[in-house]
Amino acid sequence: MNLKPTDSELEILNYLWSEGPSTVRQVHEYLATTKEAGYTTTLKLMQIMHEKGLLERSEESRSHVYAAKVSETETRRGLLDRFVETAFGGSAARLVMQALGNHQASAEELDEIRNLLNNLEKDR
Amino acid sequence: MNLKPTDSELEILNYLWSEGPSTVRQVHEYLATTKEAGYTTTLKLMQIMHEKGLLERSEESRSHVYAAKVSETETRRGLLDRFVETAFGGSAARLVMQALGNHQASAEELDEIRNLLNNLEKDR
DNA sequence: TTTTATCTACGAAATTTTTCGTAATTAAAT
DNA sequence: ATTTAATTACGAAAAATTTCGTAGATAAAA
Repeated sequence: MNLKPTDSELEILNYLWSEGPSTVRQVHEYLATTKEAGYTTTLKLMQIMHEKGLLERSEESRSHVYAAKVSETETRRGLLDRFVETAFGGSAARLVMQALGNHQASAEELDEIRNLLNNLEKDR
Repeated sequence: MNLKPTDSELEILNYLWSEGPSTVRQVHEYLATTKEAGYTTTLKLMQIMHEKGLLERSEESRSHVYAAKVSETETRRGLLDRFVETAFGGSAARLVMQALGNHQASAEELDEIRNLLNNLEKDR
């Protein structure tokens, strides 16, 4: 499937991935903490996402309940591939290094990454 | 400076970063290998980027020569920050791991990354 | 010199994404 | 029972991005 959600769509997906199936109201409340936008804007976005197959919904109750229909990791992989390509000229290593340089990561996370590195070298 | 080049703009920046100051013609020839678009489209894009301050240009010769005015690393940092935020919910570690999992990296690159990890833990 | 090709500037069309207003419906509150 | 509030559907406006056509200028070729 050709997945490339827009930025707005991604905000919604992030919420649904972490909070599970939710109503437009819930999503909107959350988005409202960050940005200014009317309720119908969020509604419309989610309806479009539903048409596109990004979300599924239950119409049991009057307030429809939406859930992400695309997987978190699949979607992120697609986004990452594109991003590595367009923003880092295809070099994942460059991206990784800049990411580690810019951002804070906990000791545990660093350990995890180190393990991953070891496995990658082993499988070579 | 508030840098968030669009995807098309990024393609052009990538070229200029790697090839140095170039004419619209050169950039266009390159882009044409990838996608369909008329010459004036590329021209217009670069003119807009010039207005925005993303590019500078010399008008010495009839064919203007454009160069990136924003730095590669600065721009990439900005893009990466935003990307970590929107696509990976703020977790750089998650991004790093997925990037390493998805993409091929050479042994040398893996070593570089390992060194970086060591330094990060030392400075903690 | 005349013609042909190339380039810039510019406006505007086309496309994509985001935003909102309105009407109709349903549920809840009074 | 009536009113008030919340919800969906829908169209369309607004904004941002991308694309292109045309006119005018300059250089190169014939």
